[in-house]
Amino acid sequence: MRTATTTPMRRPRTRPARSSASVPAAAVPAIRAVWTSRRPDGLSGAAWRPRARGAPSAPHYAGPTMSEQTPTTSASPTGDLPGPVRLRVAPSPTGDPHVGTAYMALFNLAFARQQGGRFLLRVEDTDRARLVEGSEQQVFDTLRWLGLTWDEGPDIGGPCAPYRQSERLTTYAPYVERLLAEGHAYRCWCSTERLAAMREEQQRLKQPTGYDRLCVGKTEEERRALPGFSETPVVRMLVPDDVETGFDDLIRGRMSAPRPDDQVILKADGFPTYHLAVVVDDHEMGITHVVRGEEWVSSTPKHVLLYRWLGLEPPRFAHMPLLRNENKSKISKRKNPEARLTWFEEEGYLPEALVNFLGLLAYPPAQDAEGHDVEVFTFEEFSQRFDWADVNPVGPIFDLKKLDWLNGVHIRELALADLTSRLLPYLQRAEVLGPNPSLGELARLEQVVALIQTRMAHLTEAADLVAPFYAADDAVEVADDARAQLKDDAAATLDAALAALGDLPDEHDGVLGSEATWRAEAIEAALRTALVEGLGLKPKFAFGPLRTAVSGRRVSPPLFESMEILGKGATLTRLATLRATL
RNA sequence: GGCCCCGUUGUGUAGUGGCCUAGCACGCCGCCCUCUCAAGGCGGUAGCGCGGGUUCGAAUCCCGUCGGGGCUACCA
Repeated sequence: MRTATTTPMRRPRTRPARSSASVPAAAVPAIRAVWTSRRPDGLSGAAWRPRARGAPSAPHYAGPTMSEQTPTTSASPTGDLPGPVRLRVAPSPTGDPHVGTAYMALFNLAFARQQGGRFLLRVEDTDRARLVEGSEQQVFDTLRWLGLTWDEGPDIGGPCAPYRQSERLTTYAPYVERLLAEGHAYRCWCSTERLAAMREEQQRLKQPTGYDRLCVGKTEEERRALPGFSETPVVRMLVPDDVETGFDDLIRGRMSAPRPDDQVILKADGFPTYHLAVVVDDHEMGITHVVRGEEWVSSTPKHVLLYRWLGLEPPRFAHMPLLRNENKSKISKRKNPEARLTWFEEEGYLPEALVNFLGLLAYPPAQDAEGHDVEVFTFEEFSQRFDWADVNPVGPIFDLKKLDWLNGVHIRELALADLTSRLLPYLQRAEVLGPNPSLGELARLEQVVALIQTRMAHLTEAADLVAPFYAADDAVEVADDARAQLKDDAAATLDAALAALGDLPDEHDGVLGSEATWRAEAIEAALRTALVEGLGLKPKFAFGPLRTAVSGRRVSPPLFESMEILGKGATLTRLATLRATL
C-alpha cells in the first residue's frame, strides 16, 4: 500500500493549470515503467512468455511462482499490451443497460483517448443467477449507439481475450490456489442458512456483521462434525485484524475505507466473486486506472489487499460519484425509467446530446472568454480538457431538463439531410410513413423537416408535426381544440382565402420547376391582401382558420411554407374541405 | 447499528481567505420579435444546511452539529 502518490490529488485544484498534466499525464511514464517490469510476476505463469521477436527478456521474478501449477488455457497477453494507459468499463449483463454504465464508459473513454491509451469492455457475468439473456448484446448496442466504443472486448477480441469472465474460469484458479497455499485464504463450509442465521443474530444484537471464522484452521472432516455444514465450500480471504485500509483516489485524494469482512472470493459454484475476478482481470488485462462508481469505495481495501498478497502493482483508482434519483438515492431503473439506456433512443434523444449531458454531471463545463459556460460540446472536446481533479465528488441528481435543452440544441445543429434520415425511423414507428417510403415522400420530408427543425426537443415530436403533410387532402383530421377555436367568421375567411389563392398562378417555369410561382412569399402576400387588408382581420385571426384547414391543428409549422410544400391543389382542397363542414 | 463519502439558488456548476452586494447554464416568470408553436434577443426570480471558533476579513481554514448518500451477500 505505498502507491507513489507524490502529488496531493485533489486539493490544489489549480484552475489555470488545467492541462491534464497535473495528475494523469505526469503519472503515465511511471505507470509505463511499472507495467513493463511487473509483467513477469509468475502469476501469469505459463501464459506469460517473452515476445518471440527479440523482445528483451524480462527480469526474473524472485517471489513465489505458480508457473508449474498453472496450466492456463486462456489466451493470455504476451509481453507488453498496447497503450500507455488502459481503462475498462465492466458491466454485468443483468438486465437493461444502465445509464450509469454509459456514465462510467464516458469518463473512462475520455481519459483513455486523451492519453492515447486503450479502452476495453469486459463483461462481468460471474453471477449466473442474475444473468439476463440478450442483455450483453444490449450493452454492446447502446454503448455503440452512444459512440462510446471499445478497442478490446468480447465481441471484437483483443490481446487479453477472452473478455467475458465466465470464459476465464481457469484463469482465476491458480490465484486462488496461491492465496490458499500462503495462508491468505481459507475454505469455508458454512451453509448459507448458517450464515443467514449468524448475520441475523449479529444484527439483532446490533453487532457489526461479518463472518465469525468458524471454519478457520479446520479441515473438512473437523468442520463436518459441526452444524451448518455444506458439502461445497467457498474460499474466503483471511483479513488480518490490523490491516491497513487506506488508498489513494484520483478524485477524492486519500481515502479511508472500512476493514473488510472475510470476503468470499470463490463461490461454491466455482465462479469467482467480483472481488477476485476484478483484481485478476484488471491485472491480466493491464488495467492502469480503475474508474468505477462510488459504491465500490468500501470494497477497494479488499482489492488492494489482494493485489498486495499476490505481489501485484495496484492500478490507480478513481471513484466517480453516483448518479441520483430526485430523492437523492442511487439512481435505479425502478424509480427512473430514464435509468435504462434504451429509454433515450425510444424517447428521441440524440446520442451526442446524451453524451454531452453526461459530461456535464459532476463535471464543470469549460468557460469562454466572457466567463460564460460552454455547455455544448462534443466527446472529443470533453476528452481533451478532461482532468480527474475536476471531477466533483458530489453525486448529481439525474435531472433531464438540461438534457432536453441540449437535445434541441444538437437537433438544430444537424445538417438537414442528417436530421431527416435520423427522423425516418421515428416516423415509421409512428406510422406516419410506411416501411418503404417513395422518393416523392422522402423529398417532401426534407422540406418539412426544414420547417420543424427548431420546433423539436425530442425526435419523437416530429411525428405529430409531420403527419399532416402525408394526410389525404380531403381527410385531414381536425383536432378538437383546433375546431373549437374557429369563430363565426371562419367560413368567410376561408372563402376569401380560397378566392385569393385560386387566382394565384401555379406555374413551373424553370427547369425542374425551380421558378415556381406557388411560393410562400407570394402566398403570404396574396393572403394578407385578401384577409388582413380586404376583410380587416388581425393576422392572428385571419390565418388561424387556414392553419386548421391545412394542418388540422392549432399549432403547426409555418403556414405559408406549409402551403408551398403541399402545393396549390392540395391547399385549395384542404381549405374547401374545412369550409364545407362549417 | 457500524464503517465510509458528501453538503453553493429547483437542477448542473464556478468559487480554494479580501476581485462575492456569490458568477454561468438549464428551468421558471415577464418583455420583444411574430401567421400559431418553437427558435432567437432582452430582463427578472432564487443559493453558501446550522452553530461555534481562527482572522482586520470566511462560501473558502478548524471544531461540532444536522442532513443526505453508499457499503455492510456465495450481487455486481
